[in-house]
Amino acid sequence: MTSDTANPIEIDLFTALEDKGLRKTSARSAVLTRIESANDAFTAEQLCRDLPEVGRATVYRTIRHLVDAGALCKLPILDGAPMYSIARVEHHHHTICSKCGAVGEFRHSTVERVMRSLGKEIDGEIVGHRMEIFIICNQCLSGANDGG
Amino acid sequence: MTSDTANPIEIDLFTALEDKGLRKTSARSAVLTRIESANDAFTAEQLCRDLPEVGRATVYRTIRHLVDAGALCKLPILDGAPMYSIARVEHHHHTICSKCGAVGEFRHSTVERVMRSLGKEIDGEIVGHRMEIFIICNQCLSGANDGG
DNA sequence: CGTTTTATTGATACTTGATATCAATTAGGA
DNA sequence: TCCTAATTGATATCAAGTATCAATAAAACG
Ligand SMILES: [Zn+2]
Ligand SMILES: [Zn+2]
Ligand SMILES: [Zn+2]
Ligand SMILES: [Zn+2]
Repeated sequence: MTSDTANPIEIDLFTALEDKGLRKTSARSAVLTRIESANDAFTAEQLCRDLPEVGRATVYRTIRHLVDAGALCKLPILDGAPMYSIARVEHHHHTICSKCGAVGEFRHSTVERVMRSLGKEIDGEIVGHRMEIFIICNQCLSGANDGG
Repeated sequence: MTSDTANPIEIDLFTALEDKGLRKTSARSAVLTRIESANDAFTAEQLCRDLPEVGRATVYRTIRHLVDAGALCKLPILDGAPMYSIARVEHHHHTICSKCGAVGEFRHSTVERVMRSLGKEIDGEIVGHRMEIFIICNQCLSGANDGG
């Protein structure tokens, strides 16, 4: 979450669709603008609620395109709809606040090294991994988020 | 179903329900027997299909009880119903074959140590984590599993 | 610019996974 | 055995997400 290093490789959502050869339409623009304006994780239904002028099908389709293009991460939530967050760095993992649901990204070279070293211990060929860290975020720890 | 090595701390499914003060009924027994007989991960719908004599609601309720008791792991699958597997060891992670869906368990002290050490790098208080390793299992690598 | 072509949209219906309801049944103790 | 509370399961309902397809809008063409 520090940014002393150069800008993260934030993939522009519009560019992501363009690169897939998809047309720029007003419905899609509305969805992308909504996603970029609030830079927090969201569910598909949240977008639908926030964008009543855009059809449900289009919201779902646009999300699928973005996930497909690697511009959005889809992260599975036990007991509930998956959440989506803008993919700011190439490979990374997520922190999820168990209280407010806030999603963050992190990268850690040691984690990746350990994952790679696991090859010897595991039957079969490793092709990928996924990891989520559950936290109580600083906001929630400081009691800022009381009203539910 | 081999058990030449010592039994892991397998939590008996019946005991798990008993400890929750739940009655032993024929419907529940059918579900538990089905889960234990095939020691592979499964979905709720698979159980329903395999146990037409047990009501759908009961299947789902029984699974929920077992997850609640810690006897089953619920693991979220992107694009699909969650899978369940018997929890044989206290804290562990899963390997999932990307080809056939086979689920395995593993534990690795280094992984846990790294996860613990992550505290300094992450905003907020860590309360847990989840991790899945995606593999191509040996079965699938050896081409044994061709027919789909 | 107007025309043509093709992708996109979105209301609707549907699918799937899962839960709520509640009368009938059953387990287990007195 | 009888009593009572827990359990069951058919059914309805909910929720997330997809398929359909006529109407619409974007880009390409001239
Ligand atoms: Zn929080
Ligand atoms: Zn990683
Ligand atoms: Zn496999
Ligand atoms: Zn762990």
